[in-house]
Amino acid sequence: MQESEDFQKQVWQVAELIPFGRVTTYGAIAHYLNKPNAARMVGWAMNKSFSSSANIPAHRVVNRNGELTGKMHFGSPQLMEILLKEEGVEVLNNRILNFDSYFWNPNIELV
DNA sequence: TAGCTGACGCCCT
DNA sequence: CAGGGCGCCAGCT
Repeated sequence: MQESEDFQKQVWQVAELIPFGRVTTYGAIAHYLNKPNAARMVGWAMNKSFSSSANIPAHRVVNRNGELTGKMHFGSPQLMEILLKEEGVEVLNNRILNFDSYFWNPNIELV
Protein backbone atom coordinates (compact mmCIF):
# COMPACT_ATOMS: atom_id res chain seq x y z
CA MET A 1 0.00 0.00 0.00
CA GLN A 2 1.66 3.16 -1.16
CA GLU A 3 1.36 6.40 0.74
CA SER A 4 1.56 8.30 -2.49
CA GLU A 5 -1.78 6.82 -3.48
CA ASP A 6 -4.86 8.91 -2.86
CA PHE A 7 -6.41 8.28 0.49
CA GLN A 8 -9.71 7.23 -0.99
CA LYS A 9 -8.03 4.73 -3.26
CA GLN A 10 -6.25 3.19 -0.32
CA VAL A 11 -9.54 2.97 1.51
CA TRP A 12 -11.06 1.13 -1.41
CA GLN A 13 -8.16 -1.29 -1.56
CA VAL A 14 -8.51 -2.12 2.12
CA ALA A 15 -12.28 -2.42 1.82
CA GLU A 16 -11.93 -4.92 -0.99
CA LEU A 17 -9.84 -7.11 1.30
CA ILE A 18 -12.57 -7.47 3.91
CA PRO A 19 -13.41 -11.19 3.94
CA PHE A 20 -16.92 -12.43 3.22
CA GLY A 21 -19.02 -12.47 6.34
CA ARG A 22 -16.69 -10.16 8.23
CA VAL A 23 -16.94 -6.45 8.96
CA THR A 24 -14.64 -3.62 9.94
CA THR A 25 -14.92 -0.01 11.02
CA TYR A 26 -14.21 3.37 9.49
CA GLY A 27 -11.78 4.09 12.29
CA ALA A 28 -9.90 0.81 11.84
CA ILE A 29 -9.33 1.53 8.18
CA ALA A 30 -8.33 5.11 8.92
CA HIS A 31 -5.93 3.91 11.58
CA TYR A 32 -4.47 1.33 9.24
CA LEU A 33 -3.74 4.13 6.80
CA ASN A 34 -1.98 6.10 9.54
CA LYS A 35 -4.80 8.61 9.82
CA PRO A 36 -6.55 7.60 13.06
CA ASN A 37 -8.59 10.81 13.10
CA ALA A 38 -9.69 10.60 9.50
CA ALA A 39 -12.54 8.16 9.93
CA ARG A 40 -14.81 10.70 8.27
CA MET A 41 -12.69 10.48 5.17
CA VAL A 42 -13.25 6.74 5.08
CA GLY A 43 -16.98 7.30 5.06
CA TRP A 44 -16.51 9.87 2.36
CA ALA A 45 -14.51 7.36 0.32
CA MET A 46 -17.20 4.72 0.78
CA ASN A 47 -19.80 7.15 -0.49
CA LYS A 48 -17.75 7.81 -3.58
CA SER A 49 -17.16 4.09 -4.02
CA PHE A 50 -20.64 3.75 -5.48
CA SER A 51 -19.56 5.70 -8.53
CA SER A 52 -16.42 3.61 -8.74
CA SER A 53 -16.04 0.83 -11.25
CA ALA A 54 -14.56 -1.37 -8.54
CA ASN A 55 -16.82 -3.62 -6.52
CA ILE A 56 -16.43 -2.23 -3.02
CA PRO A 57 -18.21 -4.12 -0.21
CA ALA A 58 -19.17 -0.90 1.54
CA HIS A 59 -21.80 -2.71 3.60
CA ARG A 60 -18.99 -4.43 5.52
CA VAL A 61 -17.84 -1.09 6.91
CA VAL A 62 -19.66 0.24 9.96
CA ASN A 63 -18.90 2.61 12.78
CA ARG A 64 -17.02 1.60 15.90
CA ASN A 65 -20.22 0.44 17.63
CA GLY A 66 -21.17 -1.89 14.82
CA GLU A 67 -24.02 0.40 13.82
CA LEU A 68 -25.11 0.62 10.18
CA THR A 69 -24.79 4.37 10.06
CA GLY A 70 -24.30 4.42 6.31
CA LYS A 71 -27.36 2.43 5.33
CA MET A 72 -29.09 5.57 4.02
CA HIS A 73 -26.61 5.69 1.18
CA PHE A 74 -27.38 2.27 -0.25
CA GLY A 75 -30.29 3.39 -2.36
CA SER A 76 -32.64 1.40 -0.19
CA PRO A 77 -32.42 1.95 3.58
CA GLN A 78 -32.73 -1.80 4.05
CA LEU A 79 -30.13 -2.91 1.56
CA MET A 80 -27.08 -2.70 3.82
CA GLU A 81 -28.74 -4.81 6.49
CA ILE A 82 -29.93 -7.32 3.91
CA LEU A 83 -26.49 -7.70 2.39
CA LEU A 84 -24.95 -8.32 5.79
CA LYS A 85 -27.59 -10.86 6.76
CA GLU A 86 -26.98 -12.69 3.51
CA GLU A 87 -23.38 -13.01 4.58
CA GLY A 88 -24.44 -14.54 7.86
CA VAL A 89 -23.98 -11.41 9.94
CA GLU A 90 -26.70 -10.97 12.55
CA VAL A 91 -28.16 -7.49 12.42
CA LEU A 92 -30.80 -6.10 14.76
CA ASN A 93 -32.14 -2.58 14.54
CA ASN A 94 -29.23 -1.16 12.57
CA ARG A 95 -26.77 -2.83 14.91
CA ILE A 96 -24.52 -5.84 14.36
CA LEU A 97 -24.91 -8.50 17.06
CA ASN A 98 -21.72 -10.00 18.48
CA PHE A 99 -19.80 -7.33 16.66
CA ASP A 100 -16.52 -8.47 18.17
CA SER A 101 -16.83 -11.91 16.61
CA TYR A 102 -17.34 -10.45 13.12
CA PHE A 103 -14.85 -7.62 13.42
CA TRP A 104 -11.99 -7.78 10.95
CA ASN A 105 -9.06 -5.62 11.96
CA PRO A 106 -6.81 -4.68 9.01
CA ASN A 107 -4.11 -3.62 11.45
CA ILE A 108 -3.85 -7.24 12.60
CA GLU A 109 -5.07 -9.34 9.69
CA LEU A 110 -2.92 -7.39 7.25
CA VAL A 111 0.73 -6.69 7.80
C1' DT B 1 -13.99 33.16 -1.97
C1' DA B 2 -15.34 31.62 2.48
C1' DG B 3 -17.87 28.75 5.17
C1' DC B 4 -20.63 24.57 6.17
C1' DT B 5 -21.24 19.63 6.10
C1' DG B 6 -20.41 14.87 6.84
C1' DA B 7 -21.03 6.59 6.10
C1' DC B 8 -16.41 9.00 12.52
C1' DG B 9 -14.01 8.78 16.84
C1' DC B 10 -11.79 10.56 20.85
C1' DC B 11 -11.40 13.81 24.60
C1' DC B 12 -13.20 16.99 27.83
C1' DT B 13 -16.85 18.95 30.85
C1' DC C 1 -23.90 8.94 32.46
C1' DA C 2 -24.68 12.46 28.72
C1' DG C 3 -23.72 16.15 25.93
C1' DG C 4 -20.54 19.14 23.47
C1' DG C 5 -16.18 20.19 21.06
C1' DC C 6 -12.41 19.24 18.04
C1' DG C 7 -9.53 17.06 14.27
C1' DC C 8 -9.71 15.07 9.92
C1' DC C 9 -10.16 17.18 4.72
C1' DA C 10 -12.83 16.78 0.19
C1' DG C 11 -16.99 18.67 -1.91
C1' DC C 12 -20.82 21.52 -2.10
C1' DT C 13 -23.46 25.95 -1.46
